[in-house]
Amino acid sequence: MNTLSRKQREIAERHALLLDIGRRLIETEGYRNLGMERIAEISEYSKGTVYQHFSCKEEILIQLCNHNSIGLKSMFERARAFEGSSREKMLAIFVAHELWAALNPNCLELHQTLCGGGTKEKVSNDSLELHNKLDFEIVGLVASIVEEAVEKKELHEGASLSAPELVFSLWSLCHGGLQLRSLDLPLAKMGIKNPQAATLRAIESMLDGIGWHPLSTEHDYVAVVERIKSTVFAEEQHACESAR
Amino acid sequence: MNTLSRKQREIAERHALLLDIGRRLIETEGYRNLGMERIAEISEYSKGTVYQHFSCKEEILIQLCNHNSIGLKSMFERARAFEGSSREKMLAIFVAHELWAALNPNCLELHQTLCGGGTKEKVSNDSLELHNKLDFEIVGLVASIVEEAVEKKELHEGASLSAPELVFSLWSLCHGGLQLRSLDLPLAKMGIKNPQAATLRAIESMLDGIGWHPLSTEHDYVAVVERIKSTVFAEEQHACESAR
DNA sequence: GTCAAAAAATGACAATACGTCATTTAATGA
DNA sequence: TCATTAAATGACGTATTGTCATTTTTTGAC
Repeated sequence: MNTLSRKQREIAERHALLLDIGRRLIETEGYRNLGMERIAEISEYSKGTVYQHFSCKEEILIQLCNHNSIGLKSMFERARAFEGSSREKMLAIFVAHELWAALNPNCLELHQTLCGGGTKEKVSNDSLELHNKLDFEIVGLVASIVEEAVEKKELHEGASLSAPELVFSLWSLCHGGLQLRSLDLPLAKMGIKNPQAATLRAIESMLDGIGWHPLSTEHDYVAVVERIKSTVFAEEQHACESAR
Repeated sequence: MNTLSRKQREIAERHALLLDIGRRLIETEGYRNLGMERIAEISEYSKGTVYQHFSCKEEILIQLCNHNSIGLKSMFERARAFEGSSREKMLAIFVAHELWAALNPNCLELHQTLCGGGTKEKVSNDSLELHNKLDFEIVGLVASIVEEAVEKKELHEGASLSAPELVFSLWSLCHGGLQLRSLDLPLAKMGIKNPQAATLRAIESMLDGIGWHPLSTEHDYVAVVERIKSTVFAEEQHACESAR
């Protein structure tokens, strides 16, 4: 049993190693140019061995995505635990999402590659189930903040948007914003100097519009964002700044 | 000259034919499974001939994207010409965007595939320039509606968002919403019954939040949406309904 | 109508990558 | 020590991209 356990540990270690090589290759050369042969070379194992870990290229993709999602979920949990009003917690979610995207290059592109174009049909059931479960949990987590706001009467039930619909809208806004930023459009030339700030103000406007108290006219949320960055996500914020 | 012109016409026709075959193949089997050989077979030309039209697979992709963008731009122009308040025109933009996405399957996926993963580096300069130009024009077109609102005092200059930033935010919201919908997430199970309506209400909230008059509490924009669908985009709306 | 020159079409070919599987190599424990 | 089991390997079959020498067609001068 000891030997079995040792063997299993070795395999798990190698699994992580191969995944990491994949991640780095994608980071430098893009998913398009990721080749199993290449991973084999770098890891100094043979192609067959790599295929014992990942039945196909797509399996690497989804496992990287799941790894990213686990990170996001954990950051969201810390955001929800922020001591403050429900709206401040939602702001912490935004900050977490931004930092997560900044710290995980390509995470959006990977997620999208995974979901688009019949890619999901090639991956293992286990990975796919985990993927769905994570998505579900993440949405539920954010929705719980909205529900808390309703309970605390900071947001009126029966406002124009239901809790999950509001989550969907905010998700759209953040996700869409990151996406547009990642498309290397000449945003600056279009007059969009600071897209992140624009997204933040759009969120504020939207939350004001549905009447989530305290309104942005009643509270300095920009200062709150700074406080969140320097307390809850101090480490991530630092990593983010030193990376550029 | 007549002969030259005839030849050119033949080539242009074939070019359109090949593009259309590509579009249909992508529609049924996804961009991943698009093969030049396959296009050659279906068109009954040889592979070499196909390569005389498109230097690579990516060239087909960008040309399809550009074709889609031209369609979007033309719909946006009609939306801007809607007779109504500036905010109603912006709503017409939303309707146009939704219809466009519904009528052009995969258009988002294609656009994203094009922009992600070093794909742009393989395409011709002409196509790339056209692509950038179209993006620019489309953003400018929407921004002009915001500027009109400011001129008409329906929206206060110096509101929390500048004109291009507001465009960016709305774009994020619409684009992100469509994207999330296209990822075949179990939105319904997450409590999001009607994502399109959610996006619409999010837009209304956001525009209310920045004080774009008349506010949604002062005006029945749902009715306006219906009117836009049945007048400006009657044809598209019909095509959209009969397609499903 | 003929024919040489130009243009266009063709498909064989090299290159690259995925995924399989028979064979080789290593580990185990009786 | 050795038979058995597990694991690693890389040659191979298949598929797809993109090129290019060769063949075919078109053109226009005579």
